[in-house]
Amino acid sequence: MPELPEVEVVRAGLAPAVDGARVLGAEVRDPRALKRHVPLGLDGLPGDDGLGGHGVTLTAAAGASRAADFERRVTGLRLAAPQRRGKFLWIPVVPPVPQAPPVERSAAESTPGPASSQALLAHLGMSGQLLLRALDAPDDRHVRIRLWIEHRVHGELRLDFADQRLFGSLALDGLVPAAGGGSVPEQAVHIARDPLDPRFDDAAFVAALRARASGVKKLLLDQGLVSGVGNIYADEALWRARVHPETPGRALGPRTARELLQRLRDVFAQALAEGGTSFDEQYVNVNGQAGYFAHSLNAYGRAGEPCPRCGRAIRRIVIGGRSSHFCPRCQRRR
DNA sequence: AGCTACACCTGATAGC
DNA sequence: TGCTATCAGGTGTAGC
Repeated sequence: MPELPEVEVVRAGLAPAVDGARVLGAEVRDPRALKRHVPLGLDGLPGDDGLGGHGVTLTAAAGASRAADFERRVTGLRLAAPQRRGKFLWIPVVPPVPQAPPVERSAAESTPGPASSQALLAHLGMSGQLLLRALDAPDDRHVRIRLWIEHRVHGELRLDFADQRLFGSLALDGLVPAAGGGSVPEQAVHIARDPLDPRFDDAAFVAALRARASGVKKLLLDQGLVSGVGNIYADEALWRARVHPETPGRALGPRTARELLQRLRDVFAQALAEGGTSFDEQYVNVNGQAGYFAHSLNAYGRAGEPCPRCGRAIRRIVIGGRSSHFCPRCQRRR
């Protein structure tokens, strides 16, 4: 589901309730939703709880200890303002300081404070949701992890991580300095900045695109080149820029490459303004509400329907095992 | 470095 | 009424 606009809607929705809140407790109902969580271990090596990580099934015992580690370490943490890079979302955390001489935090209530070295990391995968709910609200479907938080203004709330397919996860992760400034979770260091990041380097991206032989759709999906782009918005940006998805990066002129980046920003901005793309209940904001951008899709999921620009039937092909939708007239191969 | 194939999952839908 | 196959917004790894 969630690509940059959806994750950004979630981040923005979380911010008021989470910034400055304290975690009162945690319940891990399904440890598979902690796939990215690395328990504190003997040497800090991933998987030193025996099993887990990507593509590896968690045993019951390993799952239970991972869940216990997460519940213990997250409880009591102070949460700061949620951040995002591409599809990765994280909330910097500050450990409870027992009898810390209360540093004047009048205007600084929203900042991580001295130096947050850890974050509560979330990736929504294909079907993850972060939901803010009243304490007595009924359970949503597929709730895998529940946090109880308390905020000075908003009082006590539940922060539920729901995920049908379990490709997403929560984790506690270390924050490290990011190239170019700021900090990112360790698990997101290899993720490029996204096109809405003020520090995104347009010229470097255009050069990188034009240096590759791969088809441009694959390049757009490469989170190490540009982040936040998934299958929907790749197809939509290519349609808007009139570029065939299999055009080699090398075959793009500088003008076309820049145009493509601009169309990507356009589609992200519009989708964000419309609350993201929801096909079913898979993607919803923190209040469980769907977005409207599905009505504005021109190519994605419209195989056989007329191109809104020229009327020719939209085609569907498979690229890298995933559906690609494009207009065979507007988007000519070169 | 780049590619494919596959792993991790649940659930909706289509076809027999 | 099953059963099976296919599909779905993502990412990380192994193996060539």
